[in-house]
Amino acid sequence: MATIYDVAKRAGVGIGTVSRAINKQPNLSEKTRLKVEQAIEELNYQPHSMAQSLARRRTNSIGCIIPFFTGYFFVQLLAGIQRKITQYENDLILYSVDQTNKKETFLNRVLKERRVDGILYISLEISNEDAAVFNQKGFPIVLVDSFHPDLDSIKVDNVEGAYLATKHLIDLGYHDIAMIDGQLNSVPARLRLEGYKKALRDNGLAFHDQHFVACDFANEADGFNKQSGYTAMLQLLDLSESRPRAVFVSSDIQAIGAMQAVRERNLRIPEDIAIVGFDDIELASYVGLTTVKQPTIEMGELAVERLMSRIDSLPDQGFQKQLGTEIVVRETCGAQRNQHRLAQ
Amino acid sequence: MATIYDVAKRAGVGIGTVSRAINKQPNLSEKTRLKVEQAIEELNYQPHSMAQSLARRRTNSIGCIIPFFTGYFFVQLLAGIQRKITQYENDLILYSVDQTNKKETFLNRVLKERRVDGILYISLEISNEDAAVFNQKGFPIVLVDSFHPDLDSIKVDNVEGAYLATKHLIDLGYHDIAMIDGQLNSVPARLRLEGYKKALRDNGLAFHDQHFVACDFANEADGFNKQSGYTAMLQLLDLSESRPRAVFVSSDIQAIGAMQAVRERNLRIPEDIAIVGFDDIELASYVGLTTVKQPTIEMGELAVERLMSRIDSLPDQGFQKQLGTEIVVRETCGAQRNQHRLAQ
DNA sequence: TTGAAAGCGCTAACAG
DNA sequence: CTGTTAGCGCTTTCAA
Repeated sequence: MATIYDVAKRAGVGIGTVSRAINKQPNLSEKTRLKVEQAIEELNYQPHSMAQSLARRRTNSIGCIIPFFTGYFFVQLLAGIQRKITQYENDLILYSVDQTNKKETFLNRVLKERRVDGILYISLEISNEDAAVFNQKGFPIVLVDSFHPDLDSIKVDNVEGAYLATKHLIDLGYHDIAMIDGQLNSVPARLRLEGYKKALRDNGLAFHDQHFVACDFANEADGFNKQSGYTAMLQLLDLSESRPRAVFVSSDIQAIGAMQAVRERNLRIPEDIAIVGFDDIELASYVGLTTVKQPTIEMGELAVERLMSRIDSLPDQGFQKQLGTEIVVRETCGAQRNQHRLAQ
Repeated sequence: MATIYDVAKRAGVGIGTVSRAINKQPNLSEKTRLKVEQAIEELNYQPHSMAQSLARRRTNSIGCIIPFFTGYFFVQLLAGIQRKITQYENDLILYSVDQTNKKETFLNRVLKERRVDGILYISLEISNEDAAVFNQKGFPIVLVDSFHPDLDSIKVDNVEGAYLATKHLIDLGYHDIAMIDGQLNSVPARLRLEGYKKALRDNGLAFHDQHFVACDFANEADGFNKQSGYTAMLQLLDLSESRPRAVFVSSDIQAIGAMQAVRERNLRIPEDIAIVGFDDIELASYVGLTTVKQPTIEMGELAVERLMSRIDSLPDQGFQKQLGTEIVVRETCGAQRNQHRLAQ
């Protein structure tokens, strides 16, 4: 495989000149540039990325630490991230963690092995200690769908989103509205709970413990999955007499599991029980799920842009963006009962 | 940041010794090993991966070239791949291509920049020229859900799967069975068409041009998506008189779009039109779609295993694995009409 | 066993 | 403008 020396020899110049040509530096006569380019062409030469990385102290790749992504939300996020990273001609290295402890491993590895120039930290909570380490080392990181006061972050306004969802149900006339949430150790889960409670409070409705179920069932990851939603809904349905007439579910995928539970109990949506989800994944439109839309792809793209500017310039100032949400009304909330037959 | 020199100095040994300790080489006295390990500990040292890569000529990361993955099939595949790669303590670099031409770019980059030790080439067709290049350079590659006679590959038996699906419909008594396929320039699409035709032929049924629609509508990627399925089904439904009573759809996600079209025309599934999909993505069970199951996760894992063994040992012999499929009978085919009310 | 030295292939000062 | 040289941080002979 041709090296920079081969090119230099063939072009009859020094390796420094070749390097300059490769990196499109300005101080090079047109003539030599041409010579070098031709030699490169003839030798079918391509710089060795690892050697470049070592010399430049730049890997040109960014790491993405993400919860084990079986979730559709992550797929969309990754789509946005991927696209943007490609635009920057960088590589995307995926680290998906399944258990909380492994997260630490990745962090450490990424930080000390210097495999990446920066990291996108997705939907995962970061400890104060870790945050401090990043800050102190000045290692570029941006949190996505997560938050820490000392780090860059971009996320949706979860409180607002949950508020919107709950309020929508309230406006529709429901007053016994339950909530199915993800695991409470997840940031978005806590925030959505907050929004839910706030909406209840603002409208003179009481929060009932039995009408709130956090999906922290054993070995079901972060609770944001179909199975958890199913289990949680069953639990709500088992309340029988005091069963809620509406429920705000903290993610679409859980909502879909929940809908399945409702159907199995031979109840109708929304007649017997109305449902509003969160995320607006592609699936939601198919099943007619009313939900809160987050600009997922855009979020991924923005995150990459921010990370990139942090990587090649000094950290200027904090960046903590919060994107707006909007409610997408479909059939499961009972708002358009007569417009479409429901998927049941 | 501590380097190997710092460690050596602190431990009072040469850098070669430190290197040996790091790499757990056998010829080292227990005493010095301990000394070195302690120094490493004290300095919180971690070898620089890029430097290692350069010296070792090994990146410890594998590249994954994948069609722009908005598809659920890819998510599952990636899940398997990711898991296995982590087990090998390697990194996964994701290259997702959207247009055919960009695929070439990635191939070239990967091959010549030597960013990865091997590549997983997913659901994409590879030209004879490219295949020859890989073979000649001995660059490790395994095709997943794709095939080339000269390269390692692992995929499902698409012909068999399509055959199974079609045969199932035939056994149910349907004789005018249409097919909705992906874009014909995709390998699986062509294979599935073959299986479909074979099943018809074997059962004395004729193939009708008008009952076959390949999703090569403008700007809809590879056709394996919901929108394409929707459009295709509409086309079939517009046949009115000669409308088929059953259709085999070449992917679940298309099938879901197709089902939507059927519902919008106020027709029932399976009473008016039966549907069988392909893939068995998670979604399929939710909508009650009868489909052909491929062992997606397993496929990803096997692919990584094979790639790894190709990377650290010489190419022994060809590896062209074909995994079996099975049909998962749910409601859309009309086989269990009375078991469950249909999602309609 | 272990240390020293020679790369791995490139970038980036530093002269000229 | 351009060639030379000294690293980047490690692995790996080669001697000792």
